[in-house]
Amino acid sequence: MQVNASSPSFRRAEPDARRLSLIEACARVLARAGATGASVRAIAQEAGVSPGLVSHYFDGVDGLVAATYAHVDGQVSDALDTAVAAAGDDARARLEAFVTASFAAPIGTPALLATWIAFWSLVTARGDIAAQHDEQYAGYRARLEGLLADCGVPQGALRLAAISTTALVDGLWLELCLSPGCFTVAEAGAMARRHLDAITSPDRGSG
Amino acid sequence: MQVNASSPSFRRAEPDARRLSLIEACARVLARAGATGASVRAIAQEAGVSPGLVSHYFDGVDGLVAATYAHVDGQVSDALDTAVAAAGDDARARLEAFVTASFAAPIGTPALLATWIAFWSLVTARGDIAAQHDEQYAGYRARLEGLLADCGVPQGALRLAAISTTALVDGLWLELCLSPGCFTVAEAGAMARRHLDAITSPDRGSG
DNA sequence: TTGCTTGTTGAACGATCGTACAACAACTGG
DNA sequence: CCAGTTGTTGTACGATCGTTCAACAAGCAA
Repeated sequence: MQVNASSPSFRRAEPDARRLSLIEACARVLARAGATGASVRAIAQEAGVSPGLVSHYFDGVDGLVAATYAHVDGQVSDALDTAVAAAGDDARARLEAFVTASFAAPIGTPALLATWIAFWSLVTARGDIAAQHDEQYAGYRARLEGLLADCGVPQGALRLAAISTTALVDGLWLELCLSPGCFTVAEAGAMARRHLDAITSPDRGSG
Repeated sequence: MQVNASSPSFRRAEPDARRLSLIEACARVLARAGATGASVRAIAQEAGVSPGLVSHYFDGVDGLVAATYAHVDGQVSDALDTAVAAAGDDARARLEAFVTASFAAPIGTPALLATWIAFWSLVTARGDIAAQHDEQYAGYRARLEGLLADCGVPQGALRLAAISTTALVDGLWLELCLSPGCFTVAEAGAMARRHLDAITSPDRGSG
């Protein structure tokens, strides 16, 4: 019964668990306070640990931010995969699921957008973050190209079709989160589907 | 001839001129170093003045950033106005000019995007910046609605047509600046025009 | 219980942040 | 040429930044 006499002031965690805890705390701080407010002390306090742990587990605060970028991107990818898998086997349904998943939680939330904007704000200043963006963006487009091909978009039009769809979805996602009252999630989905109609219509395959 | 004996260590400027100089320096620093690197000292050095001037002319560094936001938005508006005016009287030409102007200088440049991203990163944390964004975004959409109406888009479809066009243009602009090698300005224009075709075609006016 | 391993703490460091303000000097009117 | 005005400087201040590291203690093995 001496366990309760003096409760432990902190608990040990496995390195991977603690790393994940710090990454999630970093994402929350980025969402709440932006890149400017993502200090080591703020992140550590959010995670309920001491500031020293950040440098202990990551290569400084920059390394933690980069790791958070990769982790959040992985969450987005997983959410997209789940949405596509839940859409069944119909090619058009899978395409629509992939596109409209960006407007629903956990992707289409102000918190995730704020996190993402914080990453974008680092692209200019940091080459490694820029490379990370290029890689993730290319992967997103490649997956979209596959879904578009399954819907009959010809090979020659595939690249621009994926780029324009990505641009429209990103733009809708952006404004939906920045100005939530301007239009609804349903309207965003309708606009995206209308664009897919135009893209996949066989009579207008080019451009 | 004593003027050259001791050259003045600094020059006085009219308040408005100095204010503009600081705003432009702030925009350059935001573009180069992001929101994280936009410190008073960095901005003052960029403007070639002493750090104390920032607090002297603006309500702290936050006030300078807000003023820079308004100024850069004004530049974008002017560039759009110029493009539309240069397009002549044809409604479709004016609409295309408005839309594709976002892909050319001075709008479609990594520097301006970096500045804009720095503003977005402040939307979350600061209510006045968020209000500024809403106002500017609404103004942009209102102007686009007018151009779309001139092209025969029916009243009922006007709102979503403007929103989707804005989203597509913003998304193209975003990725064009973040990953310049991915697609060209000409391709961005082609995709935008294709979207305008779909939006303005009378047989598919709704959605 | 005892000793060891090691995850964790928290103070300390120098650097940099935003801001304030007294001193200075560039320009103007006389 | 000489005040007077005031735009500008640059230092000083306290707060906060990222990072380091010796000391501490939680958990485990014996």
